[in-house]
Amino acid sequence: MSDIPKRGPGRPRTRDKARALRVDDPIESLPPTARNLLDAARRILVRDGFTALSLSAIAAEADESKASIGYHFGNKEGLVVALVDSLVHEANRSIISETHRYPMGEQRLRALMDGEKRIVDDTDSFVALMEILPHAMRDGSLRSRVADLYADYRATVLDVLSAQDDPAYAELASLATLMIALVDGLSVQHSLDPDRANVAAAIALWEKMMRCVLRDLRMIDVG
Amino acid sequence: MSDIPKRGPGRPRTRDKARALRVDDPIESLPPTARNLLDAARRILVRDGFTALSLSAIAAEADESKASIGYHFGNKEGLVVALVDSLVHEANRSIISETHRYPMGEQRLRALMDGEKRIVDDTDSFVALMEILPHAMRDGSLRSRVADLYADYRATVLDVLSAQDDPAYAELASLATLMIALVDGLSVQHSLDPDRANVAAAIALWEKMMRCVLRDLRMIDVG
DNA sequence: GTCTATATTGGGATAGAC
DNA sequence: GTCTATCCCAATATAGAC
Repeated sequence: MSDIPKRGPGRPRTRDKARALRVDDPIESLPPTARNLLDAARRILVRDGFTALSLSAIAAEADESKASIGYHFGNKEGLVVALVDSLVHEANRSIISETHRYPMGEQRLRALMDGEKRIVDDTDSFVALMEILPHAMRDGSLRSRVADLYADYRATVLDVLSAQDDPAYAELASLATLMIALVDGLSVQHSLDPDRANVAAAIALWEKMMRCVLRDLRMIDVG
Repeated sequence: MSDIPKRGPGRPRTRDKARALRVDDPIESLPPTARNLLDAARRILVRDGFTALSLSAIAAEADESKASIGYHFGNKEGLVVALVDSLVHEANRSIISETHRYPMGEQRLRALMDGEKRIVDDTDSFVALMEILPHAMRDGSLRSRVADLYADYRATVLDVLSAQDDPAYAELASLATLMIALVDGLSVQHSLDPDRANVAAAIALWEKMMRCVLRDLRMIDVG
């Protein structure tokens, strides 16, 4: 629990001004050994869970020495923070790549629904998030990083659904919140019990409901 | 990881026929010491998370001895399974108590929405579930218990929404899946970031969407 | 920067007295 | 049934050689 590593670069720097720009890739700028360690940690997290994320396991998976973790990240907490940063960055990049412009209407809605389905199917990222979440809830710095991730999610979806001066802006913001919640919640049921939880049918119904409410808001033409 | 405790009552029995009846309270029938231990474990899980759920911590919190855990539950895994059972039972009881009969229509929808909001606000149960979920995903016996819990959730909500011979039965089942997913997903955003995630507005929009689709299915009269 | 070796802590399990 | 005392092991952290 000591906050100050005794030597080495220790905690990753550049949180202060970097966040506003949101251009830096936190892993890109790391020395190769540190990247190896982070990649190994990510694999272990997805494959075996947070409990299995021990320094020895990471070192073995990365084929590096245990001590190198202390050198590069200060301590285990530092490594976990760096890991969360890399997961957050990855998640943002994947969602932003789907923000391609369509005119508002049928095409854009299709792209959004397809993206949603794809995210529910991407088990790895979801598993990583599920493993991290309980710890993030209890750790200030992790928590704010993950909270920022969700805020960005919402902003991106809202951006897909509307313009800033949209008269129904507030309601579309709520719709974005609902969509993100649905992706998470359906992923839970899907991971637990793919047979009994019919997520495909649920998503189809959700699409119908979105059309229903968007028609009310007269945002799109639907058949 | 040894499956067979060397002495004592060991693993809780009566899964086979008990499940079909679903009347037994798994904690009610336990000796007082075991109940103390389970209650203590539940408090620690909610307060400090799964990582903090050590035998020493549980013994201290319950004011019992470490060895008593081995006696009553075989080993730590046995205790965790019993803990999950008790959480599942508690969750079922709380949702079943809300299944009071209203005629299909406005009243019943109101009761359902109120229940949903109340569950999102019940942070403790959700936190406990979040802590357990990642482990449940990786452990066969925990997984099936939690999966059963979700299946029961869906059945209960579906029961509130319809009768067995409802012509729109399949779609109402999907609606139940969506509702459960929403409760989980909104809880995540709410726990992470109550300020930026406006769950109240999101739930209000969800209600509007439900009315929209139920009107299409001509299930209820809405103003 | 990277390693080996080690100090220290804490967890889970259990023997054996009562 | 319950306790104390102990064993074994895994994990983190770090000193110090290279």
